[in-house]
Amino acid sequence: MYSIDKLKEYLENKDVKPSYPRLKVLEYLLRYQNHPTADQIYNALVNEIPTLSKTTVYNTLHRFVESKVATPVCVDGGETHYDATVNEHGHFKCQICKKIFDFDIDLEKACEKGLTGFEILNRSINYKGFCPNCVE
Amino acid sequence: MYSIDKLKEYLENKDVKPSYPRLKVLEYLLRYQNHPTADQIYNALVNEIPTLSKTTVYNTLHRFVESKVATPVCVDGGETHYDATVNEHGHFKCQICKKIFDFDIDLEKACEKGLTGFEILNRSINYKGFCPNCVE
DNA sequence: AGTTATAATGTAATCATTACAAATTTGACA
DNA sequence: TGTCAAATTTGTAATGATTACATTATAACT
Repeated sequence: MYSIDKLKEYLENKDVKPSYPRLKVLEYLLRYQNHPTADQIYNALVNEIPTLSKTTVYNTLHRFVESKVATPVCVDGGETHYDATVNEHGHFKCQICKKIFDFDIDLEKACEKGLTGFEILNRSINYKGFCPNCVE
Repeated sequence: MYSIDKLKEYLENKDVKPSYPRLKVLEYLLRYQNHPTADQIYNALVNEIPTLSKTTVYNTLHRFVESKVATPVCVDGGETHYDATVNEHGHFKCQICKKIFDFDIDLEKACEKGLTGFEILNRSINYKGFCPNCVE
């Protein structure tokens, strides 16, 4: 699906050196699109990379965020989830199953007011409630 | 500005028993509209209520959220801020001064797609960047 | 006043994240 | 290929916000 070479190129274009852990974290994010936490990524990769350290996962994710390879998703307090999808979209977190769902939203039409003079770097739209599987 | 009686009535309408700490927390939230953290609220009130415990502040805030007296604001990970304003609005957090600013936004116009079958309980819109005072 | 439910308190535990110093790897260059 | 410097990774210990929980206090109701 995502060749190592493509991933390498992608990281290099974003000025991130494509080390093995970084490639693996990126591959994981892109393949599962699962909004994983640092802990989930660590657990998913540690079998394949036995020397992997959780600090490396955190370092990598911070690096990714800084270089806009990934976006942090903070719906509740608690753990931060990460997302490597590029297009802007909203996140819906189900209160029951805790899964995060993506949805499309067009903020251009939402006509925000009161931000003249502000420099916006990042927008996040987080909804909470019950997903179709969990509504009762 | 906010009489104790009004606050009492307000809490009772939301099915929250108006104990003294709860009234004081609500008063603080409404008066300063400062998006304080639990810790900030605790520090602001502990002089006036020397027996106040931080756990009580957390309990109170949880109770408020549950009863829709307050809304949690989680922009980054880290600490949760709280807001007792009723109308829906966005939050902008300045990366430099860390202040949170409110802004108006009309999500009805944003035509979200992909949420049919979902029951939405809560929406939050968080922007990050530089506020006018901190842009350089 | 006595009893029961609800709320407040304080301490100890938890959990995600960060700090930091040491070890390892990488890449450039001779 | 060997060497060196820079960048990355690692492991452990610390931090900081939040929660768990048992105890005490307060309020409500008979």
